[in-house]
Amino acid sequence: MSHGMAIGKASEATGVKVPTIRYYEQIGLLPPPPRTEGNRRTYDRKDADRLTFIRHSRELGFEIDQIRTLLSLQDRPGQSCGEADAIAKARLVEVKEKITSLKALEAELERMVEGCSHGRVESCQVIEILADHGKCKHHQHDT
Amino acid sequence: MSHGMAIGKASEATGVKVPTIRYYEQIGLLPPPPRTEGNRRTYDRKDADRLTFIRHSRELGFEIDQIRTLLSLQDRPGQSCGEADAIAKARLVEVKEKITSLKALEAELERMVEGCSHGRVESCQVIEILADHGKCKHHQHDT
DNA sequence: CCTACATCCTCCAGTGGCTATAGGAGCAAG
DNA sequence: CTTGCTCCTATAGCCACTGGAGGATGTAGG
Repeated sequence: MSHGMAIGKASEATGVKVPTIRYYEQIGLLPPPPRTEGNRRTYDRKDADRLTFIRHSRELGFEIDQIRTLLSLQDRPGQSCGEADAIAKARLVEVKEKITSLKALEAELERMVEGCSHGRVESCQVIEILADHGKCKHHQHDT
Repeated sequence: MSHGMAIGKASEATGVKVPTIRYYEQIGLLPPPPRTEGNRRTYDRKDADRLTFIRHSRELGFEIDQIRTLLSLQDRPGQSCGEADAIAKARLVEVKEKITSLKALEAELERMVEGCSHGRVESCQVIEILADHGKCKHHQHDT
Protein backbone atom coordinates (compact mmCIF):
# COMPACT_ATOMS: atom_id res chain seq x y z
CA MET A 1 0.00 0.00 0.00
CA SER A 2 2.80 2.42 0.84
CA HIS A 3 2.83 4.66 -2.22
CA GLY A 4 6.54 4.57 -2.91
CA MET A 5 7.82 6.94 -5.55
CA ALA A 6 10.82 6.78 -7.83
CA ILE A 7 13.67 9.20 -7.38
CA GLY A 8 12.42 11.41 -10.19
CA LYS A 9 9.06 11.87 -8.49
CA ALA A 10 10.72 12.54 -5.16
CA SER A 11 12.84 15.15 -6.87
CA GLU A 12 9.79 16.77 -8.41
CA ALA A 13 7.89 16.70 -5.13
CA THR A 14 10.66 18.27 -3.08
CA GLY A 15 12.59 20.46 -5.47
CA VAL A 16 15.82 18.58 -4.76
CA LYS A 17 17.58 17.47 -7.93
CA VAL A 18 18.01 13.76 -8.61
CA PRO A 19 21.83 13.64 -8.36
CA THR A 20 21.61 15.70 -5.19
CA ILE A 21 19.27 13.17 -3.59
CA ARG A 22 21.73 10.40 -4.36
CA TYR A 23 24.50 12.58 -3.01
CA TYR A 24 22.60 13.10 0.24
CA GLU A 25 22.22 9.36 0.57
CA GLN A 26 25.92 8.92 -0.04
CA ILE A 27 26.92 11.30 2.73
CA GLY A 28 24.39 9.76 5.11
CA LEU A 29 21.98 12.68 5.27
CA LEU A 30 19.14 10.62 3.84
CA PRO A 31 18.79 6.93 4.80
CA PRO A 32 19.20 4.43 1.94
CA PRO A 33 15.67 3.67 0.78
CA PRO A 34 14.36 0.21 -0.15
CA ARG A 35 14.79 -0.85 -3.75
CA THR A 36 12.47 -2.42 -6.27
CA GLU A 37 13.25 -5.71 -7.96
CA GLY A 38 14.89 -3.74 -10.72
CA ASN A 39 17.19 -2.08 -8.14
CA ARG A 40 15.45 1.30 -8.16
CA ARG A 41 15.12 3.48 -5.09
CA THR A 42 11.61 3.91 -3.72
CA TYR A 43 10.80 6.81 -1.46
CA ASP A 44 7.81 7.40 0.75
CA ARG A 45 6.19 10.47 2.32
CA LYS A 46 8.65 10.59 5.20
CA ASP A 47 11.63 10.66 2.89
CA ALA A 48 10.04 13.48 0.93
CA ASP A 49 9.44 15.43 4.14
CA ARG A 50 13.05 14.93 5.11
CA LEU A 51 14.20 16.17 1.73
CA THR A 52 12.00 19.24 2.02
CA PHE A 53 13.45 19.90 5.44
CA ILE A 54 16.95 19.64 4.01
CA ARG A 55 16.21 21.84 1.04
CA HIS A 56 14.68 24.53 3.16
CA SER A 57 17.58 24.40 5.58
CA ARG A 58 20.07 24.73 2.72
CA GLU A 59 18.12 27.69 1.36
CA LEU A 60 18.53 29.32 4.74
CA GLY A 61 22.24 28.74 4.46
CA PHE A 62 22.75 26.03 7.07
CA GLU A 63 25.71 23.77 6.51
CA ILE A 64 25.28 20.06 5.98
CA ASP A 65 26.64 19.25 9.43
CA GLN A 66 24.22 21.64 11.08
CA ILE A 67 21.38 20.07 9.14
CA ARG A 68 22.54 16.69 10.39
CA THR A 69 22.13 18.02 13.93
CA LEU A 70 18.78 19.62 13.20
CA LEU A 71 17.49 16.39 11.66
CA SER A 72 18.60 14.31 14.61
CA LEU A 73 16.82 16.78 16.91
CA GLN A 74 13.68 16.43 14.85
CA ASP A 75 13.86 12.69 15.31
CA ARG A 76 13.76 13.04 19.12
CA PRO A 77 10.83 15.40 19.80
CA GLY A 78 10.96 15.15 23.57
CA GLN A 79 14.30 16.85 23.80
CA SER A 80 14.96 20.50 24.57
CA CYS A 81 15.20 22.66 21.50
CA GLY A 82 18.06 24.71 22.89
CA GLU A 83 20.50 23.35 20.37
CA ALA A 84 18.26 24.08 17.41
CA ASP A 85 17.76 27.55 18.78
CA ALA A 86 21.52 28.03 19.10
CA ILE A 87 22.15 26.93 15.52
CA ALA A 88 19.49 29.27 14.19
CA LYS A 89 20.80 32.15 16.27
CA ALA A 90 24.35 31.57 15.09
CA ARG A 91 23.15 31.58 11.50
CA LEU A 92 21.22 34.78 12.15
CA VAL A 93 24.37 36.48 13.40
CA GLU A 94 26.23 35.30 10.30
CA VAL A 95 23.52 36.64 8.03
CA LYS A 96 23.48 40.01 9.78
CA GLU A 97 27.24 40.26 9.45
CA LYS A 98 27.10 39.36 5.80
CA ILE A 99 24.47 41.99 5.15
CA THR A 100 26.66 44.61 6.82
CA SER A 101 29.67 43.53 4.83
CA LEU A 102 27.74 43.47 1.57
CA LYS A 103 26.43 46.96 2.20
CA ALA A 104 29.99 48.24 2.55
CA LEU A 105 30.77 46.47 -0.68
CA GLU A 106 27.74 47.95 -2.36
CA ALA A 107 28.81 51.44 -1.31
CA GLU A 108 32.28 50.97 -2.71
CA LEU A 109 31.04 49.51 -5.98
CA GLU A 110 28.64 52.42 -6.32
CA ARG A 111 31.46 54.85 -5.75
CA MET A 112 33.46 53.10 -8.43
CA VAL A 113 30.68 53.03 -10.97
CA GLU A 114 29.59 56.61 -10.34
CA GLY A 115 33.16 57.82 -10.59
CA CYS A 116 33.53 56.32 -14.03
CA SER A 117 33.55 59.10 -16.57
CA HIS A 118 33.34 56.59 -19.42
CA GLY A 119 36.64 57.79 -20.77
CA ARG A 120 39.96 56.04 -20.98
CA VAL A 121 41.21 53.36 -18.65
CA GLU A 122 43.99 55.66 -17.48
CA SER A 123 41.51 57.85 -15.65
CA CYS A 124 38.98 55.19 -14.74
CA GLN A 125 37.82 55.15 -11.14
CA VAL A 126 36.97 51.47 -11.38
CA ILE A 127 40.51 50.46 -12.20
CA GLU A 128 42.06 53.07 -9.96
CA ILE A 129 40.20 52.11 -6.83
CA LEU A 130 41.03 48.48 -7.43
CA ALA A 131 44.68 49.32 -7.89
CA ASP A 132 45.06 51.66 -4.97
CA HIS A 133 43.85 50.12 -1.78
CA GLY A 134 44.34 53.45 -0.01
CA LYS A 135 41.33 54.82 -1.89
CA CYS A 136 39.19 52.16 -0.33
CA LYS A 137 37.07 53.28 2.59
CA HIS A 138 36.21 50.04 4.27
CA HIS A 139 38.59 47.55 5.73
CA GLN A 140 37.06 44.13 6.06
CA HIS A 141 34.65 42.57 3.62
CA ASP A 142 34.19 39.11 2.27
CA THR A 143 31.94 37.57 -0.36
CA MET B 1 69.35 47.56 -7.65
CA SER B 2 65.79 46.31 -8.10
CA HIS B 3 64.78 45.45 -4.54
CA GLY B 4 63.32 42.02 -5.22
CA MET B 5 61.53 40.38 -2.34
CA ALA B 6 60.96 36.75 -1.52
CA ILE B 7 57.48 35.28 -1.66
CA GLY B 8 57.05 35.60 2.09
CA LYS B 9 57.71 39.35 2.00
CA ALA B 10 55.39 39.75 -0.97
CA SER B 11 52.74 37.91 0.98
CA GLU B 12 53.26 40.17 3.99
CA ALA B 13 53.23 43.29 1.85
CA THR B 14 50.02 42.43 0.00
CA GLY B 15 48.02 40.30 2.40
CA VAL B 16 47.87 37.43 -0.10
CA LYS B 17 48.94 34.11 1.42
CA VAL B 18 52.03 32.38 0.11
CA PRO B 19 50.31 29.32 -1.39
CA THR B 20 47.74 31.62 -2.96
CA ILE B 21 50.47 33.61 -4.70
CA ARG B 22 51.87 30.40 -6.15
CA TYR B 23 48.37 29.38 -7.14
CA TYR B 24 47.84 32.69 -8.98
CA GLU B 25 51.05 32.08 -10.86
CA GLN B 26 49.90 28.59 -11.75
CA ILE B 27 46.63 29.78 -13.23
CA GLY B 28 48.37 32.58 -15.10
CA LEU B 29 46.99 35.49 -13.11
CA LEU B 30 50.46 36.58 -12.01
CA PRO B 31 53.41 36.28 -14.40
CA PRO B 32 56.16 33.85 -13.34
CA PRO B 33 58.76 36.01 -11.61
CA PRO B 34 62.53 35.64 -12.06
CA ARG B 35 64.27 33.24 -9.72
CA THR B 36 67.42 33.50 -7.64
CA GLU B 37 70.32 31.11 -8.05
CA GLY B 38 68.73 28.97 -5.39
CA ASN B 39 65.50 28.77 -7.41
CA ARG B 40 63.50 31.20 -5.27
CA ARG B 41 60.91 33.57 -6.69
CA THR B 42 61.77 37.26 -6.50
CA TYR B 43 59.04 39.85 -6.74
CA ASP B 44 59.28 43.58 -7.34
CA ARG B 45 57.00 46.54 -6.68
CA LYS B 46 54.90 45.92 -9.78
CA ASP B 47 54.16 42.37 -8.78
CA ALA B 48 53.11 43.54 -5.34
CA ASP B 49 50.81 46.14 -6.89
CA ARG B 50 49.29 43.48 -9.08
CA LEU B 51 48.73 41.23 -6.07
CA THR B 52 47.09 44.07 -4.17
CA PHE B 53 44.86 44.72 -7.15
CA ILE B 54 43.89 41.06 -7.22
CA ARG B 55 43.26 40.88 -3.50
CA HIS B 56 41.11 43.94 -3.51
CA SER B 57 39.15 42.66 -6.48
CA ARG B 58 38.59 39.33 -4.75
CA GLU B 59 37.41 41.12 -1.63
CA LEU B 60 34.87 42.88 -3.78
CA GLY B 61 33.70 39.50 -5.01
CA PHE B 62 34.95 39.55 -8.59
CA GLU B 63 35.63 36.19 -10.12
CA ILE B 64 39.08 35.20 -11.30
CA ASP B 65 38.11 35.52 -14.96
CA GLN B 66 36.74 39.00 -14.39
CA ILE B 67 39.96 39.96 -12.63
CA ARG B 68 41.86 38.62 -15.62
CA THR B 69 39.90 41.05 -17.79
CA LEU B 70 40.34 43.95 -15.38
CA LEU B 71 44.08 43.34 -15.21
CA SER B 72 44.43 43.24 -18.96
CA LEU B 73 42.52 46.52 -19.15
CA GLN B 74 44.87 48.05 -16.62
CA ASP B 75 47.77 47.03 -18.81
CA ARG B 76 46.39 49.02 -21.75
CA PRO B 77 45.58 52.48 -20.33
CA GLY B 78 44.60 54.07 -23.61
CA GLN B 79 41.54 51.89 -24.04
CA SER B 80 37.97 52.76 -23.17
CA CYS B 81 36.94 51.72 -19.70
CA GLY B 82 33.50 50.60 -20.79
CA GLU B 83 34.25 46.98 -20.10
CA ALA B 84 35.56 47.66 -16.59
CA ASP B 85 32.48 49.72 -15.96
CA ALA B 86 30.24 46.89 -17.17
CA ILE B 87 31.94 44.34 -14.93
CA ALA B 88 31.63 46.58 -11.89
CA LYS B 89 27.99 47.33 -12.68
CA ALA B 90 27.17 43.66 -13.06
CA ARG B 91 28.80 42.94 -9.72
CA LEU B 92 26.85 45.79 -8.15
CA VAL B 93 23.59 44.26 -9.35
CA GLU B 94 24.62 40.90 -7.91
CA VAL B 95 25.46 42.47 -4.57
CA LYS B 96 22.15 44.32 -4.41
CA GLU B 97 20.28 41.11 -5.17
CA LYS B 98 22.20 39.24 -2.53
CA ILE B 99 21.43 41.89 0.06
CA THR B 100 17.73 41.65 -0.76
CA SER B 101 17.82 37.88 -0.51
CA LEU B 102 19.76 37.94 2.76
CA LYS B 103 17.27 40.36 4.26
CA ALA B 104 14.43 37.93 3.52
CA LEU B 105 16.53 35.22 5.12
CA GLU B 106 17.22 37.40 8.13
CA ALA B 107 13.51 38.03 8.59
CA GLU B 108 12.72 34.34 8.49
CA LEU B 109 15.50 33.39 10.88
CA GLU B 110 14.31 36.10 13.25
CA ARG B 111 10.80 34.72 13.11
CA MET B 112 12.16 31.28 13.90
CA VAL B 113 14.29 32.38 16.79
CA GLU B 114 11.63 34.62 18.31
CA GLY B 115 9.06 31.86 18.01
CA CYS B 116 11.21 29.51 20.03
CA SER B 117 9.67 29.09 23.45
CA HIS B 118 12.74 27.23 24.70
CA GLY B 119 10.67 24.19 25.39
CA ARG B 120 10.68 20.80 23.71
CA VAL B 121 11.59 20.07 20.15
CA GLU B 122 8.03 18.95 19.44
CA SER B 123 6.77 22.52 19.72
CA CYS B 124 9.87 24.29 18.44
CA GLN B 125 9.30 26.91 15.79
CA VAL B 126 12.81 26.46 14.50
CA ILE B 127 12.27 22.83 13.62
CA GLU B 128 8.68 23.34 12.57
CA ILE B 129 9.38 26.09 10.07
CA LEU B 130 12.19 24.07 8.57
CA ALA B 131 9.95 21.04 8.24
CA ASP B 132 6.92 22.79 6.82
CA HIS B 133 7.76 24.87 3.84
CA GLY B 134 4.24 26.26 3.79
CA LYS B 135 5.08 28.27 6.88
CA CYS B 136 7.78 30.01 4.95
CA LYS B 137 6.90 33.47 3.69
CA HIS B 138 9.48 34.05 1.03
CA HIS B 139 10.02 32.02 -2.07
CA GLN B 140 13.44 32.52 -3.52
CA HIS B 141 16.60 32.84 -1.52
CA ASP B 142 20.11 31.61 -1.92
CA THR B 143 23.26 31.73 0.22
C1' DC C 1 82.84 26.18 10.21
C1' DC C 2 78.89 24.08 12.14
C1' DT C 3 74.38 23.82 13.80
C1' DA C 4 69.54 25.28 14.27
C1' DC C 5 65.83 27.01 12.40
C1' DA C 6 63.14 29.71 9.18
C1' DT C 7 61.86 29.95 4.63
C1' DC C 8 61.55 28.23 0.35
C1' DC C 9 60.72 24.55 -3.38
C1' DT C 10 57.50 20.93 -5.95
C1' DC C 11 53.86 17.85 -6.07
C1' DC C 12 49.67 16.15 -4.73
C1' DA C 13 45.40 15.68 -2.04
C1' DG C 14 41.56 17.75 0.24
C1' DT C 15 37.68 21.26 1.16
C1' DG C 16 32.05 21.98 0.40
C1' DG C 17 28.22 20.96 -1.97
C1' DC C 18 27.07 19.69 -5.52
C1' DT C 19 26.91 18.79 -11.01
C1' DA C 20 28.06 16.32 -15.14
C1' DT C 21 29.46 12.55 -17.94
C1' DA C 22 30.03 7.72 -19.55
C1' DG C 23 28.24 3.45 -20.18
C1' DG C 24 24.87 0.51 -19.26
C1' DA C 25 20.14 -1.69 -17.49
C1' DG C 26 15.08 -1.52 -16.82
C1' DC C 27 10.43 -0.21 -17.96
C1' DA C 28 6.05 1.56 -20.18
C1' DA C 29 3.67 2.76 -24.35
C1' DG C 30 2.61 2.12 -29.13
C1' DC D 1 9.64 -5.29 -30.68
C1' DT D 2 11.28 -1.00 -30.73
C1' DT D 3 11.59 3.64 -29.14
C1' DG D 4 12.58 6.64 -25.69
C1' DC D 5 12.44 7.71 -21.03
C1' DT D 6 14.08 7.00 -16.45
C1' DC D 7 17.08 4.78 -13.65
C1' DC D 8 21.70 2.59 -12.03
C1' DT D 9 26.99 2.95 -10.73
C1' DA D 10 31.33 5.00 -10.87
C1' DT D 11 34.16 8.65 -11.68
C1' DA D 12 35.68 13.33 -12.69
C1' DG D 13 35.03 18.23 -12.52
C1' DC D 14 33.69 22.81 -10.54
C1' DC D 15 35.65 27.20 -7.70
C1' DA D 16 39.28 29.31 -5.29
C1' DC D 17 41.99 28.09 -2.58
C1' DT D 18 44.47 25.43 1.65
C1' DG D 19 47.38 22.04 3.72
C1' DG D 20 50.81 18.49 4.04
C1' DA D 21 54.91 15.63 2.80
C1' DG D 22 59.50 15.59 1.90
C1' DG D 23 63.35 17.91 0.62
C1' DA D 24 66.56 22.11 -0.63
C1' DT D 25 68.31 26.63 0.61
C1' DG D 26 69.35 30.71 3.35
C1' DT D 27 70.64 33.05 7.66
C1' DA D 28 72.02 34.03 12.45
C1' DG D 29 74.44 32.66 16.43
C1' DG D 30 78.16 30.17 18.79
